[in-house]
Amino acid sequence: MVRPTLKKQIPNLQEAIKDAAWKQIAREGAPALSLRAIARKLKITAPAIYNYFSDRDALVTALIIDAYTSFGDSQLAARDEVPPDDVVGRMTAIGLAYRQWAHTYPQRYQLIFGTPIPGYKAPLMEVLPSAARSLSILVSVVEQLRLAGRLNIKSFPKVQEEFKAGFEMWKKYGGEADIISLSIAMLIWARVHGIVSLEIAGNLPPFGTSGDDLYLYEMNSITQQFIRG
Amino acid sequence: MVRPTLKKQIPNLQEAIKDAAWKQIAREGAPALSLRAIARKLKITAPAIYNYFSDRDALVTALIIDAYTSFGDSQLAARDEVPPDDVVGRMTAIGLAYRQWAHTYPQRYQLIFGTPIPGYKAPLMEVLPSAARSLSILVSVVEQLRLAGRLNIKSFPKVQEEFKAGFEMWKKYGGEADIISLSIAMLIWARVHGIVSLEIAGNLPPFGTSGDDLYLYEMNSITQQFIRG
DNA sequence: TGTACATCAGTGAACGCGCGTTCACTGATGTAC
DNA sequence: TGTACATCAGTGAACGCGCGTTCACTGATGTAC
Repeated sequence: MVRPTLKKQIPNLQEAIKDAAWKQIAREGAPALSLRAIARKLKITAPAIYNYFSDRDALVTALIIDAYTSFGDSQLAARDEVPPDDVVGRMTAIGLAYRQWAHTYPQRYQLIFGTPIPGYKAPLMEVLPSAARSLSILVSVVEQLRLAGRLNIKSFPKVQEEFKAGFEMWKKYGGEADIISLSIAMLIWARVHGIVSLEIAGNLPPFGTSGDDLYLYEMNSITQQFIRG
Repeated sequence: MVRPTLKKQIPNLQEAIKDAAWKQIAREGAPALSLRAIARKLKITAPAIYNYFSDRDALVTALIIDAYTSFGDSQLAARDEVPPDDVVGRMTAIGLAYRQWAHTYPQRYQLIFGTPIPGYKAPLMEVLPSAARSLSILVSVVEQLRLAGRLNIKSFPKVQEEFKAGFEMWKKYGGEADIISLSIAMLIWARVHGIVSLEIAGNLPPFGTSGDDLYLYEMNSITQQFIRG
């Protein structure tokens, strides 16, 4: 039970700090995140933040975990809106949700999938569960395809050997899956990330425009290449 | 003719500043780039840098242009090592050179294709020529395929309408090409960028390993999908 | 050849700034008797 | 119900730091006569 603090009338300061942090990241970019700027915005003093986060890095870690969780939630919701037997529909749904989420929260996308923040090293043990969970939704759909005999095994990257090292760690947090499904999922992920990250970083505009059709075309390519029947 | 400066024995300070800047970016990341740190490294005082760059942003712009030029040079060299009539060989060569260059200069890759630096806005007019040149090599190879009748037009993204706006600007710096070739080039670029950017940002390792086989598989996918005969 | 002068790359001090973090504190709230 | 005490979220001052940028300067070099 959290005791209400009447001093400042901010009911949930922990969340308010993270909110202010996201807003600052949206305006200035993640590397410019500043505790003092957050405090100014909330009309508190900077040391007060230390009651909720042990230091600046701890705040960043919390933001990263929240971002992965938000991303995972959106993937999960998209998948479960489609009946389990419509596997192709599920694949399409999470693919569209991926880009949708990225465009809704570009700062979160950059924070977890973009260039790392200088001087910050994410504590793997804290971040991995939410990260693996978020990506496991795609893996689960690919695995479902495989179990249904609809994964196109003819076109299959020779990555088994290389992936074996990280595979056991993966299963602990990402759930049961065949290594083939994980490999194909990585490939699909790289494809959608390619377009989305160019879009979000603003590297497409000078030569063309937003990647609407590009993205739909690639989703179709993925379906054609990896799904049978 | 540049007058030699015996005061400091640094023959080409302009280049030395950029070198030191790259080294700092490699260690601390682009957003942490600091004029004072560069000066310290070169054993000069910070204001001396202002004789060569009008301010911090001007230095960043120069670095970006250099990065695009270096990238473009590597693409050009890779393409021209393969005889002009071996178009598929040329495609493979620049594809491999793309990843090779990115791994050799990950900082440069991040600077031009990664998350933008907070507070810095690239002056498009200065940067565009080198940027367009660097990407025009891929476009030229796709265009060559098209002219040889080997571009697989059946699988073709419906992006013509959207790209038309930027297409005229593109041609000014990127050379003559059909809009179809530009569209397909963007798509190929997004695919290789997808894998390479995940690799470079360190987002693949937790789940697998370096993208060697992944990359080769994708290059093969590209060839299969877009090249006929 | 020698002198006077112009050039201009680099210096050193100073400016105002924002940052993360520490520390002893204060004062409102909740609790025990 | 009333008093004494413990808790602990938030304060305000202070620390040491590095930053970009400005300014008047100095002194070695190149040039004109």
